[in-house]
Parts: sequence; structure tokens; C-alpha cells
Amino acid sequence: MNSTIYEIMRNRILYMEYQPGQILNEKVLGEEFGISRSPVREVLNRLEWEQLVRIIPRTGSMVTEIEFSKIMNVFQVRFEIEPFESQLAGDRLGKIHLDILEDLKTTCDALIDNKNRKVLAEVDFAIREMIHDAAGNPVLKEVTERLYIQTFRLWYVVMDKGDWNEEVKSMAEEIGELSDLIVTKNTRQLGEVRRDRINKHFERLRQKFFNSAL
Amino acid sequence: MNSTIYEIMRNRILYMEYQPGQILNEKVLGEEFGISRSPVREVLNRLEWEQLVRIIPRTGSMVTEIEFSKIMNVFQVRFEIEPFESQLAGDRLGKIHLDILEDLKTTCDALIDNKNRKVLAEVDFAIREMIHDAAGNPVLKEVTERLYIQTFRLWYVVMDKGDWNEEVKSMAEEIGELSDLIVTKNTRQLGEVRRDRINKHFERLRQKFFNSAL
DNA sequence: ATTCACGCACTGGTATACCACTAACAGGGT
DNA sequence: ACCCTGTTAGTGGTATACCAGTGCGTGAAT
Repeated sequence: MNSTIYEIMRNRILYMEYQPGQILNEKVLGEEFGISRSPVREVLNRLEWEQLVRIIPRTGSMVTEIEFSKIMNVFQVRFEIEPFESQLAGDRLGKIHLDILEDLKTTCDALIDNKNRKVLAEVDFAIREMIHDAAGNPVLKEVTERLYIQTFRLWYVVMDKGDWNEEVKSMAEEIGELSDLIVTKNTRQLGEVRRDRINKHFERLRQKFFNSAL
Repeated sequence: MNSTIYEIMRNRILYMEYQPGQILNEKVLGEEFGISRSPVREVLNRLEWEQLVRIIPRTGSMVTEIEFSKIMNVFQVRFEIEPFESQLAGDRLGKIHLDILEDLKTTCDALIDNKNRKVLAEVDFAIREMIHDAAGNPVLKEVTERLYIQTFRLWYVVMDKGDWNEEVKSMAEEIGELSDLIVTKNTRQLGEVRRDRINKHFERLRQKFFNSAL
């Protein structure tokens, strides 16, 4: 299936196996996956729509650079829409989700002093997936996830530069906070808490990004 | 340019020249526009991820049906995100925009007792474009516009069934309200007012949709 | 006359061939 | 030695050819 190749390519970009600015060649990609240029182009078009590559005529598909100004725009929207989603999810979060969170907490704890960016990222994806399901609005899910992906790489590079344990601790805190709110059935606060989280997250990204003077 | 053909196709769907459920044929489209299937498929892919068609293997591209449940999901997001955009726009709305609104008001008034759905729709698009520009966040614009398009057709069919002048009057009211808030520099209320507008809009759509028992 | 089975024709999916364009390199002239 | 120009190679864009799958129509058998 084509969507498999799409996901492979997407992950390569997100996990920085393809560097920002790198030029991808349709013919080469086709040979690698054993398919012709037609389906490759389809995948590249989709990636372009997700703002992960920019197709440049007679040159190739350039993996998009990480532009802070653009990412600020995305965060401005996430900052508004994700708290809303959490608020929606509040009504439906229950015991099943507590179990999921407990598992994620375990995974998270195992990462202390044991740096593995990809696993930590997968924990984040899992939390998000849980919220999406609980919110029960597929349109909202699609929009939110698309925006998240556009900010993902910045987090991923910054993780490499800052204090690793601090990063893990922050994630563990988020999980704990979520669990607490579910246990105490204080789900109306979910929105506010999430807004706080994203705000802090963004602030950390901003600082580390400019400190490293990329 | 391909994007021209994309826009033509998109408009045909939005303005119901292609009926929901209608099957489009790649070869036929190619012949009509004097291009081959490759660029046609590119356009159809784009329309598919805009949720305007669904490509069905060995059958064709089906213009998506108007599903109320899906549209409810979209409205749930619009209801949250568009007031936010208006709020952002508030700081930058000024005299230039008042002039635009005045023009639109004139266009609108000319539509009383003179039914023309397309022109009224274009007025709506123009208002939205103004807000987008003032808000100054291209990401937000893209998301918002994409969602709007997904709800557009419902409005377009409902317009045909209800009281035309009521529809025009509602639009004129919206323009007036906007102008007033700009004049009195009461731009902080823009968000709330917009939320009200969308709410009423949705309520009208809901009622007329179920009355007509489509 | 009705029903079932076979084949044909039409679809989108994919591979391939061709094209227009550009950028880079090499060679010759100054 | 340097600059300018012509050619060539390589890109994405587009047209086309081929393929696999399916649904419908037709014809034959009961």
C-alpha cells in the first residue's frame, strides 16, 4: 500500500533521518521502494501538503527547513485548539485511559538516564491519540495532528540539546497531572491544564532554540 | 497552471454543478481540460484530501455526499477556532477594512429581492478573507478555510430552500455588526460576536436541513 | 421465458517514455 | 588567466501504454 511508503517517508523526515534542506530525488526513491515515479510523486505531493517537503521544479523535493516564525504561527493555533480538544475529551476519560496512562508512565520512567528521543516521542503520540479518541471528533483530530507534526521536528532537535532528564520529567509530570484529573473527576480543568502545558513546552522550545542560535 | 484546474473543479463541487454522489471520470476530465490523466489525478488527489471527492478504485472519483454528522464535527471546531481568529484580527482592523465592508454592504443590499446564491457566497468569502488578512496567521487561515469549505455546500443547498431575503438580511447584519465594532474600537468583543453568528448560522442550517428532510 | 455463466469493456493504478527547462561544466577566444 | 558561450546531462512535468480487477451485458441452456 502507498500509505505505508508515505508513513516511512514522513517518519524519516520527522525523526530527522532526512535533514532539513535535503533534496530528495523521485527516481532514486522509486528505485529504493521498488515502485515507479507515479506513486512516489503521489507520496511527495501529500508530504508537500503536510508542509514537510517543498517540491521545486527541475530540482527535487526539498525537506522543509525548520522556520521558527512559521512554527510560532502553528503554536498560536495549537494553543487554542488543543485545550479545547482536551476539554471535550474530559467527559469521556475514564478507567480504561488510566490504565493506558499507567503504561505510558512506566515507559517514561524507564527513559530516565536512558536517552531515546524516539521512544519519548512515541509516548507523546500515544497520549495524543488517547485524547483524540476520547474527544471523539475525527475532524478535530486530523487538524490537531497535522499542526502537531509541523512543530514536531523543533522539539526533536531541541531534545538533543537540552537536559534529557528534564525532558523526561516534564513528560512524566504531564502524565501524572492527567491521571490525577481523571481520578478526581476534575475533568473540566483539563483544558486549562493543557494550555499551561503547551505554553511551558513552547517557552522551553523558544529558549533552547535561540540559545543554540541555529 | 494546475491550480487553475483545481479551482475550477473545486468551485464546480462547491456550487453544486457536480451533484453529491456524482462519479467523475479521469479520462473525460482530461479531455475536457485538454490535459492527460496525470495532472487530473493530481487535482483529484488534492480534492480528496480536502474531502470534496472520494476516489474509489475501478469506479471513479465520487463527489462526497453532504453528511450532517460530519458537518457537525466541523462546526464544533469552527465554533472554537473562528472566534479566536476574529479576536486576533481585532487589533489590526481599521479604516481600510471599513471601506471594504461598506462595499460588501452595497453588494449585499443589491441582492434583496434579487436571488443570487453565488454572489452572496462571494460576499461571505470576502469577509473571511478580510479577517484572515487582519489576523495575520497563514496557518490559521489555511485551517479555517479548509473547514469552511467542508461546511459550505450545506449552506448553499439550504439557501435554496429557505427565505432568500432572510439570508441576505442576516449577512447584512453581520457586516453591520462588524463595522460597528470597528468604529467603536470595541474589537475585543469580535470573538464573542462571531461565536454568536456561527451559532445562529448553524442553528438555521440544522433546522432547515431537517425540515426539508433530505 | 428465465437464469446462470462467460467474456468483454471500462475503470483507476502503475510503469514508462518523452519533453521542456535549467544549471553546471568545459572549451575556446580574448 | 579569465570570461563568455555552447553543449550536455539530469530534473520534474506530462503524456501514454499496459495491467489487474470488476461489473454488466449477452448468449446459451434448461
